[in-house]
Amino acid sequence: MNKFLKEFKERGFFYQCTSENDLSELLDKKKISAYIGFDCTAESLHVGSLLQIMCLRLLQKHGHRPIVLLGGGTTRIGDPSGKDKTRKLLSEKEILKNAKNIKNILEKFLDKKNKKTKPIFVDNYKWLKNLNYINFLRKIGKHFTINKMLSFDSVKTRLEREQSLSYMEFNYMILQAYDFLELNNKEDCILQIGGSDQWGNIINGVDLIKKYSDKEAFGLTTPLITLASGAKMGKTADGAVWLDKKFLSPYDYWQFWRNTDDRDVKKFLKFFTDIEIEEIENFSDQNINHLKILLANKTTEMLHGKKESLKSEKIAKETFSDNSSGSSLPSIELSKSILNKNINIIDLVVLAKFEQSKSEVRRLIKGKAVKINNQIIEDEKFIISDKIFKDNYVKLSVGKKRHIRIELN
RNA sequence: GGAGGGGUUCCAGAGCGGUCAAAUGGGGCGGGCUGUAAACCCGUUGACUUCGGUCUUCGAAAGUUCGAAUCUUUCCCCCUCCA
Repeated sequence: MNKFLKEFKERGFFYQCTSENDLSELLDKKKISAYIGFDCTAESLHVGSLLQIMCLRLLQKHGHRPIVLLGGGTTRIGDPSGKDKTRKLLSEKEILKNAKNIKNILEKFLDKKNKKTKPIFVDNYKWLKNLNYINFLRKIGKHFTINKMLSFDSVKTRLEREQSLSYMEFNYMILQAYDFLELNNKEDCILQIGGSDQWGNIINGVDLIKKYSDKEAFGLTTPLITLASGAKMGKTADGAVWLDKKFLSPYDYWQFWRNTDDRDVKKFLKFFTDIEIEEIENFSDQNINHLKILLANKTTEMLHGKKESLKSEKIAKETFSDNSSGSSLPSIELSKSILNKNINIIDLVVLAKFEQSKSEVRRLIKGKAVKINNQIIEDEKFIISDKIFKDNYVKLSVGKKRHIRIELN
């Protein structure tokens, strides 16, 4: 088997493929261009897209050229796959902004130095916006039969549940197929990769290329990642695990990986780091916490850089060792005059932005969760005075995981 | 077009005139155990509070009533079945 495909499988990326043997042979013979489309519905990508991103990296590793397709055009329509309702339409402005943000994130993951594998970024709005309806129907539309379109899951489930599917959304798969055709013509792209929910859309493209150009193209899909706990990957109570530091700080990103379920650690190392598979398989389970730190370091480094990754590791060390003074902890500054205002512990926790509600802080105090310089504060009327400050700073903790340095100036 | 069912606190879902800031489960948060994991146990989960209470909430608005999430009217939105 081809090396790229072999690693693709060994890392667990593989779900389905069209004409796998042919693809394998082709990949052995030449370096190819492959594309993955990213929808521009959200402001940023989240870890749910990370597996796809890793596919792009793997392509580069094996000397192939990745094409990133930003769905600026198709996002205007909305992919019905996996959704039971029509999404609300986004404005032009939002889509443009989203596409730009998404591009910025993807660029962090891809190598731009090697000329042969330098990624190209394209936005399908470029060609979709100028389509002429009549021409499009004659050239492209004739290759699609309604009979077949109705058989696709994305359409079928909507119809079965008697949920409306607009004509606009119904066209989505044709446009995505057309994207593939366009990239096949312009960039000699012969492979589309996507999540398993994209299978239908992908084979439509493969078929279209066959019918329209009489050329062979391929599709490859990745599985849906499920966590050992059964939950969906990347969802927390606060929302998605974003890849943009504006929405999720590097430290929180690091923590997300650090808190991986024991049972998922090796799987994630294979998915989300570049560490060689043999090495991962030889890791001892005895050091599960070291592996988690390794996972957190590698993933954070890949996205936010070495500096942020080291910093996050350091913050984590200080956060979880009680006696530390916490010189790398996040800090806020307070003006000295505040001491004259009889600020109490409740106000301080609110000032530190740990909580917004004073009632909540009261509850935390009752639950022995609030500490000043590692000392539990049980009196909610505890007044903040200069006595607690040593060298003008104090460490405030809420629970075991949230600590902050408060500095006077 | 006809006939029904429903919109409740983060989610699911009970309540159907006062004892309702609203059962129960999930999630979250805190505590315990521990390894920043899993599992488990306990507490907590509208806001403010001088800890006595006070204020705001049950799709929206108006009304009945001493008193409404619960009754009435109008409006908005969902769903199911039949055609």
